[in-house]
Amino acid sequence: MNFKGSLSLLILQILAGSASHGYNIAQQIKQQSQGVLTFKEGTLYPTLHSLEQQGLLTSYTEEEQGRTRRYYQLTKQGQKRLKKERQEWETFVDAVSQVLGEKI
Amino acid sequence: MNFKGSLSLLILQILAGSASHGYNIAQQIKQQSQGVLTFKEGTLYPTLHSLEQQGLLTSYTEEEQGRTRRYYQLTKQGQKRLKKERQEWETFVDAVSQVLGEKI
DNA sequence: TTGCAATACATAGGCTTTCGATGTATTCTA
DNA sequence: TAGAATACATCGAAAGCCTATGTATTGCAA
Repeated sequence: MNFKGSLSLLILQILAGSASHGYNIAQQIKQQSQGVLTFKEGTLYPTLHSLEQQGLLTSYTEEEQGRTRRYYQLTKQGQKRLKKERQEWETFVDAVSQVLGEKI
Repeated sequence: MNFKGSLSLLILQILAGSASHGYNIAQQIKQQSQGVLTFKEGTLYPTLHSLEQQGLLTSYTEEEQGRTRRYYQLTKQGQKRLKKERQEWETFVDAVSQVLGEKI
């Protein structure tokens, strides 16, 4: 299955912890969700670019162990957006739960 | 926002209660979710056709108050699929919750 | 009595999100 | 020394949903 629209929320949440680079963000999402949420590179990198273009993230590159990493961090706007998306997520889950008959 | 991929689950769940027609299914989803989940006709009807083609629903028409209504009902396969999609939904919600830090 | 909202279905075109495939390049490990 | 892991990127396609539009009937209010 896979319910679409959660990736930006997840990225913002991960980066609320600390700045991180693409590959590591993907790993954190996978690990913290016990392997349930696994986004592909073809999804992740374009989404990061999009979030940066929207002003929700800023980025800088760093050379580490011979590898170039692009680190992303939340902006003020990104923090606001995270709060908003978390609320929308809760609203959505509650709404589906009610239809499914899992009264809250 | 709107997290995509829930409509088939919602339709199957509504029809698990009793057979219903498209317009009424949409109303039930809207009412039971307190107005949060509002799917448009351009989404609903093609999805119903698709679910029927997959063998998850069967349909028949009825004339009522001068209006032609197409009623849909769950098949055995549809019941199975509902059970499966409910489980997938729970798995997905738990996974996102863990990333969001709402330990279960 | 006429026009608009609600009911009831349908389809075409477009947008967003995601995936699959592919490409490049380096480091680590068996 | 080959393959897995790390690290980024882009292109084309599929999936899910929306907007707009079309047809037609019923019910209600101006």
